[in-house]
Amino acid sequence: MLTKRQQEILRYVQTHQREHGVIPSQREIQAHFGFASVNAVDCHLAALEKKGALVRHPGMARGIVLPHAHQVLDIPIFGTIPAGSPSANEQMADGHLAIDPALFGLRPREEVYSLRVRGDSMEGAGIQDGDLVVMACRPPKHRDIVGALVDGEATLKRLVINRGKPVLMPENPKYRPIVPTEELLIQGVYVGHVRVHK
Amino acid sequence: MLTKRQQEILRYVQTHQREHGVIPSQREIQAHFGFASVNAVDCHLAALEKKGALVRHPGMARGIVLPHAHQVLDIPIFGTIPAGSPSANEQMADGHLAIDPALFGLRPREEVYSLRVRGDSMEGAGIQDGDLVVMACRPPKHRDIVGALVDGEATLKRLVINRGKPVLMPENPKYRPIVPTEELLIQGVYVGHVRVHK
DNA sequence: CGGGATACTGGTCAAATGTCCAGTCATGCT
DNA sequence: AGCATGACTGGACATTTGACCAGTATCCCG
Repeated sequence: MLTKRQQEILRYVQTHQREHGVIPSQREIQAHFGFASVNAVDCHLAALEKKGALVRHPGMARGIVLPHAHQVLDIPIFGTIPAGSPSANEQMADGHLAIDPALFGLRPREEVYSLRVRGDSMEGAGIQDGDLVVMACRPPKHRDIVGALVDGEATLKRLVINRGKPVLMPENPKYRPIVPTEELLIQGVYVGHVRVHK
Repeated sequence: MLTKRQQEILRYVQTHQREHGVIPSQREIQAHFGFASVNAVDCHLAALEKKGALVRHPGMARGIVLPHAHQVLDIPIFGTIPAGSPSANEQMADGHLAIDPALFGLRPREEVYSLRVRGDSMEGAGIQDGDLVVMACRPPKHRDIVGALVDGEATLKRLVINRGKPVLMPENPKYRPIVPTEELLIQGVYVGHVRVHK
């Protein structure tokens, strides 16, 4: 799709933003590639925009927006499954985790938080004790791994709908499925996790 | 430290970058707060810079850099175990992963890269097919999980020193330990990993 | 051969933008 | 009262910067 030269230009813009925190101006790009004219840059950017590799804001200085920009989201880490909305008690956060929302396939303004896993009930899904699971606040689907408040207790399990009734399945033969008797509150859907060795 | 007004300005700049992908110009900030003069913005930005809340590039349009963005490390993601030093062939990177170096317990200038895992040979360690493992370039210790080049083949295994001889142990009963016959090149030590669901 | 795309040189121009000077007003401190 | 600081108004100015016009050369496609 993109020509070799166009890839070079795009790559430079990405690298420049990553390393300097600022989008390069056309003249900075020009200087980097040794062009004798700014127009060379302008044409390349126009081509890149036409191909959807970036978006330009007309008339705006450094007005290039990279669609897959690595913007970093600081999400709160809770020690345990939270009892309410994560935004409501953000001051209870143990720390913050810097993640790339694009990497985790998050929608623009989706609310996200993180939990430190305790126990080995989801070991079969590759989630171990001490892992930081990333949870999104979105409606759960069948077979999603969810953070749930069931009969007053917080837990991380796979949600299965069995004959119209929800069941929480662990992924470890040592544990048994949980069938909610009173209440079942889904507080987040698992979208990924991070493990730090030791 | 920051006054209420300064916090408002800073928050607007942060929000604007997150939602539009571009740093606002002084006149855009002015318009948002309804200031009659750009100088109001300029003074606030100067104060914020003096207090270390942001960095400005003099003379540069939209030249505000939020220091927060620099706390995260953008590390290259390779599709397979690399054949050399990660910095030597960074142009081969498939993408970048934003991580917090402090979270992974990395030393200040430690070289780090990331690999996408293929296969299930480390499933017992909770590392699955498709996971992004974070590797640091440091000397391996006994029982570290390492990325290694053994007899011409690249692999991720646990390094065990058995009677002075290195053995690469998988963490899956389906596989057998690898005893290097010719060469063993350790190319990185596992420091953690990230999984993105689906 | 002609047309379109790519990849430029060389230059102009107006708009976008950061910087700075001179004040005003209120608040809190000494 | 005197002074520093924060939070502005109002305006001027040089630079930075994007947009654009006119060409040139190459290559591929039909």
